[in-house]
Amino acid sequence: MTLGRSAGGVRLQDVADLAGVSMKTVSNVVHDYEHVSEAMRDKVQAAIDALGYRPNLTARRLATGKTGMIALAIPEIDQFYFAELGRHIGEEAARYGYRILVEQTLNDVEAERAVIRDRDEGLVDGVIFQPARIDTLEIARLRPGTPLVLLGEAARPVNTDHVMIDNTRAARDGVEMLLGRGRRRIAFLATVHGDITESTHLRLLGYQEALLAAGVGLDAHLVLQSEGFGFEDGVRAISSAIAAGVEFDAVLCRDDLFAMAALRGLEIAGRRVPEDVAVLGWDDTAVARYSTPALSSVSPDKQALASAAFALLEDRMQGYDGSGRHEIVAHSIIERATT
Amino acid sequence: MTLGRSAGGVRLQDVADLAGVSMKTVSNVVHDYEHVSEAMRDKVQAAIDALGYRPNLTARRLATGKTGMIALAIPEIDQFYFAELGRHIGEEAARYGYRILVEQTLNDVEAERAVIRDRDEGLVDGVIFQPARIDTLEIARLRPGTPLVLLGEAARPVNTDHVMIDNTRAARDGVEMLLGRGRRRIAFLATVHGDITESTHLRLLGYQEALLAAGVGLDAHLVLQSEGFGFEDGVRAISSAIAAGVEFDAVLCRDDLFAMAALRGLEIAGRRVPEDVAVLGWDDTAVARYSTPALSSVSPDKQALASAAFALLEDRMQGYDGSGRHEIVAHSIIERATT
DNA sequence: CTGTTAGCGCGTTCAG
DNA sequence: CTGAACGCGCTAACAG
Repeated sequence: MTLGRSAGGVRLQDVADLAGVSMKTVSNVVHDYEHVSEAMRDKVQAAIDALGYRPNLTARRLATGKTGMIALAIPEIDQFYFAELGRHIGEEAARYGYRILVEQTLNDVEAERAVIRDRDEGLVDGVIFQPARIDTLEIARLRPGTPLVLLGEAARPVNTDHVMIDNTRAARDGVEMLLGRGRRRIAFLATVHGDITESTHLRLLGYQEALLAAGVGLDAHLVLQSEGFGFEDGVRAISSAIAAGVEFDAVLCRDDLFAMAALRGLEIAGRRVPEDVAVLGWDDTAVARYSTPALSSVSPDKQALASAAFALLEDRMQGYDGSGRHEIVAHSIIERATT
Repeated sequence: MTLGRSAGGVRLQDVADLAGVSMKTVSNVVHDYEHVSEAMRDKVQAAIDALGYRPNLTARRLATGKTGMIALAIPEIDQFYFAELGRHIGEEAARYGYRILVEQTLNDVEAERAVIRDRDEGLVDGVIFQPARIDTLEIARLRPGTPLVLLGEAARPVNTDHVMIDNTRAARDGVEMLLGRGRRRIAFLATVHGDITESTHLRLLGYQEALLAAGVGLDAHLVLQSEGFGFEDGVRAISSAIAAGVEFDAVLCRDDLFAMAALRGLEIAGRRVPEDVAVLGWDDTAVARYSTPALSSVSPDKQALASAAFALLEDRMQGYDGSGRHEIVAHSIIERATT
């Protein structure tokens, strides 16, 4: 078995032999080095074509120390938000000439630690990581290795770059929109049992700020509680609130999935959307457009998020080694049929 | 700049020096080689921990010829079906100890050709590829390099492995279910202008077979036409059929997206689902569960698909070099609220 | 049970 | 403008 040979099994040396030149010369034409005579270039190119030579990327990597790959570490690729983020990051990567290695952490602490560990194995040139379980402090404590950019809420300022939207502000904007439409009893769906991330809290905070600023009192009953992150959990949360007699005329949801759950729960309870209850989702994923009625949603600028993350990462890969930067990307409220 | 050194910058040799042993011994403990004395193992492990040694995977690759990565080439990671497939493939990969490199072809011919080309660069040990644009014949013509498994419909038997569901049979099953529920005027949403893949045709074929077998005549007007693959295209297709006075009491959709579009179009037209019209989606993606009413859908066993693909690939990576194998995975009809 | 050594394929000095 | 030689870090024969 010819270990280490790429599929073609053709090496630089083979091309050099056929063309009757040295490896360096072949390398020169492969890399479009300027100072190569026309005749030489043609001869070498002919040999390359004849043999179907493809440079072995692994060898090139070992020699250059650059892998041309960046890791995207996210909880689950099949969650709408992450899938869309993945798409944008992938496109951005293609633009910069990088490939994307997707690591699904599946909300597992060990898998998240492994992501950090991978940085030290020279597997990738950089990593874009949205942590869900491990503390940002733990990340900061680890030996600084390959460039890293964090996505989502950094619990506290850390010594690594990260990009996010202003969750509190976005929640406030969402609630203000709802208030502007005349809604007064706005529920929040939902705080999730065992949620250790910061984002729900930040959103809840913005929700409360907007209500207070508008002189609408807070009602603890309007902050719904969910046992988990799943669709069914969301449905149960809103259904039991309704069953318990909680009255509301709007629901701000922590993500589009819960918004879909709200739609379902309201349908079951015979409430009309948006006549009786307005529903505002979060993330503005594709499902918001496809749902009937089409879902209004708080929309983080995912494209901007992806390009900001990549720009930060690229900067570090180019050698920047300063302290952690903190980037906030824009959001907007997309109104569709549910508000 | 210390090119090629992994982030830690500590090499096998460094560990060996510190522990006062040879590289081979260090290598042995790194690989959990059995015949190493306890004392030696502890001493080496201590050195590894002290230095924070991490093996450089690129170097290992060059030496072994195995990259430990497989490429998943799909059109768009943010399409529900592919995102879910990605998740399963990723889990399967983790089980086998491989990492997944995601290549989005974005339905671009050149990007698809590049996927095939990458095989020859030793970038990955194998590729799982769902082509959307290039002909399977073109794939077959290319030099056989790294193991390849195709997903989806292979237009004709080719000399590479592939796994798919029986589209025709699944469509027949779907229509039979609808017939069993008393529906007689079943529409198909939709044939798409410019679609070069085989799958819609196969599904349409099954649809027709079931209708004929049941003695229900075919009506060309019931085969709807769409200008494109998008949600809006689907809505337009069904809306114009309704506007044109086409009568139907059920719709078999080519994917869940079109099923969502059908729900929207029917809502606009004031038709009730499922009372007036039953809707059957395809792919059974998450959106089917989240939609209200919850969508019935033809459900390919994605888990089985992923594991079959991986098994085939693994087999080839282990050296199998026979002719192309053709695997069919199960499907089922999941009934929810729209039928 | 442990040490030595020759590659893996390419990039890149440094001479010519 | 071209060629020879060494190194990237690790693996796996082959000795010992």
